[in-house]
Amino acid sequence: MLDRKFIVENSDLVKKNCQNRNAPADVDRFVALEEQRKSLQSTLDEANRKANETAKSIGKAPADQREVLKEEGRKIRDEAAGIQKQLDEIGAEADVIVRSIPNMSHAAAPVGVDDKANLELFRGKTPIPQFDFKPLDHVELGEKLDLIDFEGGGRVAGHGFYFLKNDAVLLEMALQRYALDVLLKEQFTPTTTPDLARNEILHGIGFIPRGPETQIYSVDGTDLSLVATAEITLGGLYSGQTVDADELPLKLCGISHCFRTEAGAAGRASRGLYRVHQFTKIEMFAYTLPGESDDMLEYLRDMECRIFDGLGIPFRVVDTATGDLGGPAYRKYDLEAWMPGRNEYGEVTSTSNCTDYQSRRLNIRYRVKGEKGTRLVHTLNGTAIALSRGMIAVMENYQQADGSILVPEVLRAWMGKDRIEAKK
RNA sequence: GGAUGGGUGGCAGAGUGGACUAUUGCGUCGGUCUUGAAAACCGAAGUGGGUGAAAGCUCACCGGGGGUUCGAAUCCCUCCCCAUCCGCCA
Repeated sequence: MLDRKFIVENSDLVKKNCQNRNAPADVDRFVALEEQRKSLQSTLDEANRKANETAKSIGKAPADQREVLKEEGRKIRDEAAGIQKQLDEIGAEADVIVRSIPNMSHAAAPVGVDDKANLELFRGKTPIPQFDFKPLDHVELGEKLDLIDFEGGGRVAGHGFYFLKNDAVLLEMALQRYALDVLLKEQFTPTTTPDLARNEILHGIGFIPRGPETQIYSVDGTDLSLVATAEITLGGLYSGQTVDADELPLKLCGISHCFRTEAGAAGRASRGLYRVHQFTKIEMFAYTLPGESDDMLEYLRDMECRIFDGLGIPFRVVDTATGDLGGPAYRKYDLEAWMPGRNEYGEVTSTSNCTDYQSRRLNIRYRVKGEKGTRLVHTLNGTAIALSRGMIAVMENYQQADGSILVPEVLRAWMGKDRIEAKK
């Protein structure tokens, strides 16, 4: 969430930003509530001061005056409780609004209400492949080569689930191992993370568990939800913590399963592995000083390019328009890989600078040696590789006329073979 | 899942209803001394909010939330976490 004081002092900027981001939020109402809240808080502070004073005087007072003072104390506390109740009500209403206000946007982010305004920045090193046969999509390839069982997935868990089989299992692991290797060389701290997290953490990252439109599976009878990305767990990892400034930046990567209900996604391009309820992903996550997050975003984007250039997969880099940013992001780049089966680009990674939007609610701070007080860190996240979509890109771009799939050079050592053979 | 003991400032660790304005030690910062440092000694220093030009004043915070009380680190309820033991399991 944004800083309350910032919203009050810059309400015009915030309103303009909400407009650019296609995010309806009653900023004026928030400002009015915030002013009421401040004034009530002062009144409450004063009442508490009097109550404290009275309470302290009782210990020292002669016995015959105590009852009078106690009565006085009770009266003040009653008053304070009334004010507190009003304050809670105003606070709750203001809270709903402040949560609906998105992060501010980078000055260079393209302005537009939806993804049509997204801006292509540049393309990767690998050209789009020209086939002298009609390329198949990954669903057909998966069936022909006995690599993916959607039917079995449906039988066990329903539509949107799948079994990977045979060389697809090796390919998935090779992709993981390859991407992890790239990150290790860059001194990312590797982790495997919980696949569930407390709802409080989900909220802090900007996800809303439960509710009609939720993307999140929550576990009945607990305050836990299945994570939609390791961004949730890696961001939660430092919740409530204060780190020394000289430990920053922290670069982590986390391997987790990702679970998404994909509510409201029916009918959209979602064939095969493209939009599924469960997949595995390696996520990068960084905590930085505020002055360093812009550079870190470029760095994370560069890591994504390196990973996909290394795989020899054609892609383009897109600067996300304000209206398509999502609440926490200040700026976001997506990599879209060429998918011959769709004959178009499809999103494979996404990296965002969330500035202090997440750290404010998660209360993640840093301390500068010798300076008083603490400040909020900036958080960033980026996909190293989402295995489901990564596999689509590899399978479709590397398919051969004879029906086999060539294994990208960088994966051969991890896979132990250079080709996924066509079935006889 | 059960039992027991715990959670207090950067760290360690005292504090069982009013002098807590949270003892003490370590570490940190400033000073004295010193060519410089160490040691010793003196002093300062928590986090977040409100107000103020500032000094300051003030509110909240002792794992989270709630309660009892004029008054809670302390008592009660609840949740979370940690340790140890038991059970179960991979």
